[in-house]
Amino acid sequence: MFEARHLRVLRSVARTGSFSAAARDLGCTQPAVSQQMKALESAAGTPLLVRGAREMRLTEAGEALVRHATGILAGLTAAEEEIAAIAGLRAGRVRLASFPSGSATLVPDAVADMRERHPGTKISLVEAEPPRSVEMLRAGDCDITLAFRYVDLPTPAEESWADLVVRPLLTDRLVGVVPQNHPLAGRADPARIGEFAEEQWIAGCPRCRGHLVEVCERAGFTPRIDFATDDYPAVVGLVAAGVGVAVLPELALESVRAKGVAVLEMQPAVEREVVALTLPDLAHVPAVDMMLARLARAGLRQARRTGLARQAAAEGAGGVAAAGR
Amino acid sequence: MFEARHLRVLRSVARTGSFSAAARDLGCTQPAVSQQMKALESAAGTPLLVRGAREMRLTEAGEALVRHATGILAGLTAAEEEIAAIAGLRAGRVRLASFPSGSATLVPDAVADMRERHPGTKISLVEAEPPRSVEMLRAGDCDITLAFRYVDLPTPAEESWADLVVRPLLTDRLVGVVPQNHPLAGRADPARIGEFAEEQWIAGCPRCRGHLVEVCERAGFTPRIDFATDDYPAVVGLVAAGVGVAVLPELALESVRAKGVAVLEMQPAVEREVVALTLPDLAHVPAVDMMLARLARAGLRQARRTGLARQAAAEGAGGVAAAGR
DNA sequence: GCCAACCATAAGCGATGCTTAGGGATACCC
DNA sequence: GGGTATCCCTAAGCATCGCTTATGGTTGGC
Repeated sequence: MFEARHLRVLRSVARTGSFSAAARDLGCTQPAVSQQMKALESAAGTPLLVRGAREMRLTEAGEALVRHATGILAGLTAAEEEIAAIAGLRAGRVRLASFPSGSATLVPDAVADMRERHPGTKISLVEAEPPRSVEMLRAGDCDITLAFRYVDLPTPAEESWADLVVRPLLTDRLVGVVPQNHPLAGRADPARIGEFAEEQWIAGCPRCRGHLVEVCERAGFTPRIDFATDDYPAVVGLVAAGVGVAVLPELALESVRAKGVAVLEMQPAVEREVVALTLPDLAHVPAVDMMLARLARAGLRQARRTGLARQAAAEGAGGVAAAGR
Repeated sequence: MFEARHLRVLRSVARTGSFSAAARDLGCTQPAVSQQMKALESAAGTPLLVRGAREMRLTEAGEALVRHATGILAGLTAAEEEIAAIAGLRAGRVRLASFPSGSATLVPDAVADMRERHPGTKISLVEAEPPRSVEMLRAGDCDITLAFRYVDLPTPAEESWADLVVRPLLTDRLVGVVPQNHPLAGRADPARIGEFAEEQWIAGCPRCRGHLVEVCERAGFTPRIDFATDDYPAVVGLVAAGVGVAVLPELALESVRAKGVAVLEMQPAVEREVVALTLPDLAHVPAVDMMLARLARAGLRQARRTGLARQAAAEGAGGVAAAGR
C-alpha cells in the first residue's frame, strides 16, 4: 500500500534530481528522504530510481509512479482545499428549519449577517414546526432547528432536547391582541388572561393553541376557540375585524402589520423560549457554529428592538397601547 | 496533510455506517478506527461524521472528502497495479544495446525466450559498439548493453566497467578465415597468427582491428590491413574472393553464410569475452534481471552449439576444416 | 429490565520514522 | 594532483505514532 507521504517524496526527488535537494524541498533531512525512498522501492517491489553519477534518474516503474502520483497528489490537494474552505467558512452549507415566526424575523437577520461575513456559505431554510423540525434534525435532514418551548410547561418526554445542543436565542412573551375598539384597548395596565375568559378566541399554531388552553385552564376557564390558523396575518386580520381576541407570541406579531388592533401586555407574563437546536457533532462544524452565533446575535437584536418598543409604548402610555406599530 | 490510510478508513466507515463494521472490513480493531477518524477530523479541522442514534452519517465535509477519496484511492490502486505489473513481469520495458554480432545471435534467441515467458514485456534494441553503447548505458539511454572485451588486453581506464554489473555470457574465440583454395585451408592443425604475417588483411570493426594489430605485434609483425569494415558478410565475401585473409570472432561468423572460405582455429587461442552490462540499480529491475538471465541462457546455448560444431569438425578432420558450414 | 451492540477512553507496547553522526565516492577547483 | 564540497549510505538514538487490550457508558431491542 503506497502512502501519500511516499509519493510526495518521490515526486520531489524526481523534480529536483537529488535526495538532498528533495530533503531541502520537503523540509527534512537527507537520510529521511533516503529511507523513505528505500521503503517505497521495497513496497513497489522494483527499483524506482537509478543513482547516476551526478543525477538521479527514474526507472520505468519510477516514471509510471510519478505519473500516477501527480494525479493522486492533485486530488489530495483538491480535497484539502475543499475541506479547508468548509473549515474556513469560505464554503459550506447550513440547512435551517424554523417555525414561521422565527423564519420571518430572526432568520432573515441572521442569514443576512452570515452572508455578509461569509459570502461563500450556502444557507437553506425550510419551515417546520418544532416536533417535526426536531425529527428532521435527528434524521439528518437539517443542521439547525429553530424551536421554542414554554418555560412554564413541562416538556413531553418524547420531545426531550437532552441529547441536543440548545442555544437560547430570545425570550418571547405572549401578548394579547384585541380589536382597536375593544374595552381593554386603551388601558395602560397589563391585561390578565382571565379578562379574556368570555371572549371568542382566535388561535395560532397547534402547539401554541395547546399551550394556550393549558394556561387558560390554570386560570380557571376554557377558552372558546372558534378559529385556528398558523397564519398570523390572518389572525390579526380576524381580530381587527372583530371576530375575536388572540393571545400570540410577540415575535409572531413582529412581522405582521398590526393594523386595527391593540396589543396588550399580559400579566403575569407568559414566556416562550426561542432556541436554536443542533446535534452535538454538528455544533463543531464551523458553518453551523457560526450560524448559531449569527442567530444568537439576531436574537439579541430582536430582544433589544422589542424592549425599546415596549419602553416607548410605556412612556407614551395613556394613549392606545402600542397600537399600529 | 491527509494520508491514504485515513481516506481508506473514512471510506470504509462511510460505506458500512459504523466504526465496528469498518474495523472488521479493514481487519483491525474498533478503537483503531475510532482513533483514525479522530485524527482525520482533527486534520480536517471540521467534523466529518455525525454520530446518529444507530447509524453514522457524513457531514458535508465528510461527503466532500469521501467524494475525493474515491478518486484518490482509485488512482492509488491503479498505480499499485501498474507497478505490480512491472514488478511481476506482466509489463515492463528493456532497452538493449548490442554490437552487431551479438544482436544477430544472442539477442534474437534471448528476446524470443523472453517474449515467450513474459509476453507483456517490451524489448527494444539499438546497435552500438562497446565504447558508445556503454556511454548510452550510463546516460540512461538503454538498460542493458552487450559488450565484449579481449581478455588478454588491459582495459583502458576510461572504459572501466568497475561500476557496472558485468554478466559474462559467452567466451568467444578468434578464428582465421582464408579463401577455400588457400594453402592453410586443408590443414587439420590450428593455425598460428604468425602464419598470416605476409598476407593481406581484411579487418572487422575498429575495436577488433585495434586488438588484432596488438596481437600481431606481440607475434612480431604488423598486419597489412588493406580493407576494414564492420560488415562481416562483406569481410567473408572479400576473403572468398581472394582479396585477403581475416581473423574474426567466431560469433561474428555465426550469422554469416561462410561460402567459399575455410575457417581455421587459431593457436594459441585468442579469446573475447562477451558480456551483458547494466547499472547496479537496474540489475534489480525485474525485467532487466530476467532479460540478463535470458541472455545468459542464450550465451550457453550458443556456446554449446559452437562446441558441438567444433567437435564435429574435429571428428571430420582431414578434409576441409569446417568449410561451408 | 436485561442484554447486545456500539463507541470512547486509557494504558501498554511495538513499529515507524525522524534526527544526528560518520564514512565512502565523486566531481570540481586551485 | 591534492584539497574541498557535494552527495549518498549506514548506524544508533530517540520521539512519536498507531495498534492492541481492557474497560466504561450509552442506546436500542427483546
